[in-house]
Amino acid sequence: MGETDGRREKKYSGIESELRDLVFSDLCKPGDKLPSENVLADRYGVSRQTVRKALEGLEREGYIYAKHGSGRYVSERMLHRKQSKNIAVVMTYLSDYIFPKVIGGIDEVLSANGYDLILKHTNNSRHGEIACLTELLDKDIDGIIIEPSKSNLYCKHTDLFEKLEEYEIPYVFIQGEYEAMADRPHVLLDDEKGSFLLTQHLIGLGHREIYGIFKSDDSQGQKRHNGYARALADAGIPYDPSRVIWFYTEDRKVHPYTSLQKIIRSGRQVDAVVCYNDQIARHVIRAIRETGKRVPEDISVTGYDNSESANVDGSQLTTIVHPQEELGRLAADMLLHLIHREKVESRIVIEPELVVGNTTTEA
Amino acid sequence: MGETDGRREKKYSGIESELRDLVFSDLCKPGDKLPSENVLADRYGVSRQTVRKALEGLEREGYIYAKHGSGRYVSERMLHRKQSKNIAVVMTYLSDYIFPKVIGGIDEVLSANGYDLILKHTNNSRHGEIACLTELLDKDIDGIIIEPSKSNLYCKHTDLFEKLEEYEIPYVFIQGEYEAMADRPHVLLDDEKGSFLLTQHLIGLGHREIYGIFKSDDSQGQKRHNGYARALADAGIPYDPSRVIWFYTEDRKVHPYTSLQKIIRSGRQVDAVVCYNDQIARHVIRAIRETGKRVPEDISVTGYDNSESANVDGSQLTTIVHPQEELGRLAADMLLHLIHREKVESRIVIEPELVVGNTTTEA
DNA sequence: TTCAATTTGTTCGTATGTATC
DNA sequence: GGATACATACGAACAAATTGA
Repeated sequence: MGETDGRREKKYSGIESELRDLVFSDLCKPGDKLPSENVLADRYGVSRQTVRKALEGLEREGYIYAKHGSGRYVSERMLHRKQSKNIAVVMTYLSDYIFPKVIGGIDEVLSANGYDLILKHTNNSRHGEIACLTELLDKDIDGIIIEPSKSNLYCKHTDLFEKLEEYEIPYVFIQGEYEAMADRPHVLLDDEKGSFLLTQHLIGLGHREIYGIFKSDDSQGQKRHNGYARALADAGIPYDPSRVIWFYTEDRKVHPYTSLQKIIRSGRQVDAVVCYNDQIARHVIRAIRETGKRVPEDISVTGYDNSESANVDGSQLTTIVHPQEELGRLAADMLLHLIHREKVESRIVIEPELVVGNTTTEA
Repeated sequence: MGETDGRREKKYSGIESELRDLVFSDLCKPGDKLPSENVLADRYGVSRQTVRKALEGLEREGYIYAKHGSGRYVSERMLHRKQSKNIAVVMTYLSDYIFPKVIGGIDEVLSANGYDLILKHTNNSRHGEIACLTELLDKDIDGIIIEPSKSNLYCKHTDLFEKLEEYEIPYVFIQGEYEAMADRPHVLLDDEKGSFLLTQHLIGLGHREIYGIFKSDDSQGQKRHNGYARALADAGIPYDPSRVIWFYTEDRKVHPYTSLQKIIRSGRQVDAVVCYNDQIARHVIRAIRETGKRVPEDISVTGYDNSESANVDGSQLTTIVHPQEELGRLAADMLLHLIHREKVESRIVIEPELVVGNTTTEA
C-alpha cells in the first residue's frame, strides 16, 4: 500500500534547503526577519511542526536565531561563514635547524589567504606520524602539509592517507617521500643531484678517497647517497661500501663521528667527507680536528642545506642551498590549489645550488 | 491565571539533563543501548514526543546516536568528549630569533597533554594583533598564549580580551605586558633587573660614558631602559637623555646604528653601549667597527637574550640568558591550569642571569 | 499602563512509514 | 510475519514573550 513514488524525500529537508538558499542568497542580510512559522507553513502547504523542523537545522548551525514572541532573524554569523580555515603542518621537528624557516614560508602564503596553521611534530618516528594523522582525522582541517617520518622505510599506514582522501582533505608531502606514495603531491629538493654536485666538486679538486655519511631512515639520506655514488661512478672511481657510514635518527649524536675517527686513526687515507647535512658536517669537522687532522687542508668536508650552522666561527661550509622559505611557499601554494580543486602540477622538484665555502680545498 | 509555580522548568530539559547524567556516568559505556522512547516516556510520565525532544539535544552533541528500528546507543565520542584541543599561540614573529625555541617549549608541554598549537603572528603591529584576536574569537580554541604587540602603547582593544573572558577562553601573556592588563596572567622575564645587571657590570668594569639603545614600543624596551637608568643612578652617574637612542620596530634596520656612528664620529666619548637585544648588539658592533673603533677594547657592548646570534664568529656577547623553552613551558603550564579551572599563581617573573662574554672589558 | 494581536516555545495526541530482530 | 523501535508528519492547545495601538 505504500505510495512508493520513487525515492521518498523528507518534506522538511526539502524546505530546509529552500530556506538555506534563501538565507545564503544576497536577498538576506544579517538581522533580517524571516516569515513567521505559520506564514511558511501556509506557503509550503505543510504543518507548522514541519516548518519548525526545517528551521531547526539552520538554527543549530547558527545562521538564524529565534526571538521569542518576535520572530526569527538572520544571524551575524552569516558574515563569516563556517569553514575551519585550518591547515595542519606535520613536521619531524619544529624548532630546530631549517624547520622554522620552512614553516615561516608556509605561513607566509597561508596566512595571506586567511588560513591558520596547526603545528604538529613526529620526532621523526613512524609512531609519532601515525599518532599525528590519527588525531588530525578527528579535527576540523582543510588540508595538510606533511614531512614524512622515516620516509625510507616502507609506509605501513597508507590507510590513514586513504582516509584523508575519503574525507577529501588534500595533503602535500615535502622534503621526503614514501615510495608507496610517490604519485601523491610532493615538493622536494633534488637531493640526488645536490649530493652529486658536492661529490663532483670534491673530485674536481683532486680528491679520490671520498667518504660519505648518510642517514638511512629517510628518503633524503638514500638519495644523497645515490648522488654521491653516481658522481664517483661518473668519474670512474670505484664505489667502496667501507667508505660509507650510515646512521639512524636515534644515534645521530653518537655513532658516525666515532666511526670516522677510528678510520682516520687507523691510518687509512681520507681525502674528503660528504655529509648528510650541515649539522653532521659540523660534528664531523670537530671530530676530525680531535684526531689532529686539519679541515680543509688535510680533509675536505661538505654539508647540505646551507643552514644557520653552515656559517659559524668564520667558517663557511661547502654545501647545497636549501631554499627553506621557498619550499614552504611552494608547498602552501600547491595545497591551496588542491583545496580549491584547481588543476596543478603535483610534483615540484627544486634544482640544487652549490655553495663553495672554505671547508673544501684542493688535494 | 498562569500557574506560577515558581520558575517554570521545561519538562524536556529536565529529562534531558537526567539522561545526560546517565550517559555521562560510569554506568554507561560506548555502545550501550538506551531504553526505548516509549519506556522512557512511561518512566518519566510524559509523552513520547517530549522524550524525543530531550534525546534530540544529546544526539546533536554526538553523545548518542539512533539506529532506526533498533534503538539508541551511547556513542564512541563519549570517550574523547567534545573539546577542540586547540591552543592558539599569537607571537609577534614566528621563525626569527628566539621565537622558535619559545614555541618549542610551549609545544613540549601542550602536545604532551593532547593539545595542538595554532600559530599566528602579528608582525608586531597593533593592527595585526587585533586581526588575530578577532579571527580567533570565531575559532574553536581552548586557550591562547599571546605575546603582546607594541605592548608599551596603550592597549586600545581591551574589549577583545573581555570577549575572550566572556567566552571563557583563558589566555596567558608572555614576554611583555599591557599596563591596562597587568592583572591578567603573565609569564615574564625581569627585564628591568636584567638590564640593571648588564649596566652594573659595565660600571664595575670602570665605564662611565654608557650609552643605551632601546626599543620604544614594547614594554621590554621600556623596562630594559629603566634598569639601565636605575643602575646609573645607583652608581651616582647622572642620567643623560642624549646618551639614549630609542627606535621603533619599523626602523629597526636603519636608524639606531647610524645615530650611534654619528655620535662616535663627532668625537664624543663612548665607553660602552647597552643594547636592547643581541640582534641590535650585533649590528651595533659592526657599526662601531666601521668607525674604526674596536670592540671591546675601545667600546664595550652588551646584548640581551643570549640568542643564537649571541655567539658567532668566535665572539660571545655579554648578555642576559633568555630561558626560551622554559618560558614557553611555564606559560603552557599556567594555561593548562587555567583551562582546568585550577588555582594558579598568575604572574611568573623569571630571574635574569648574566653571561659575561668577550664584548665587554675593563675601561 | 493596559490590552490584544502576533510569534515563538512546549506539550499532548494520532497516524503512518520503515528498519531491525 | 510479527513485534519492536525509530522517523516523519499533522493537528491542536496553551504558555510566554514581543509589539504596537
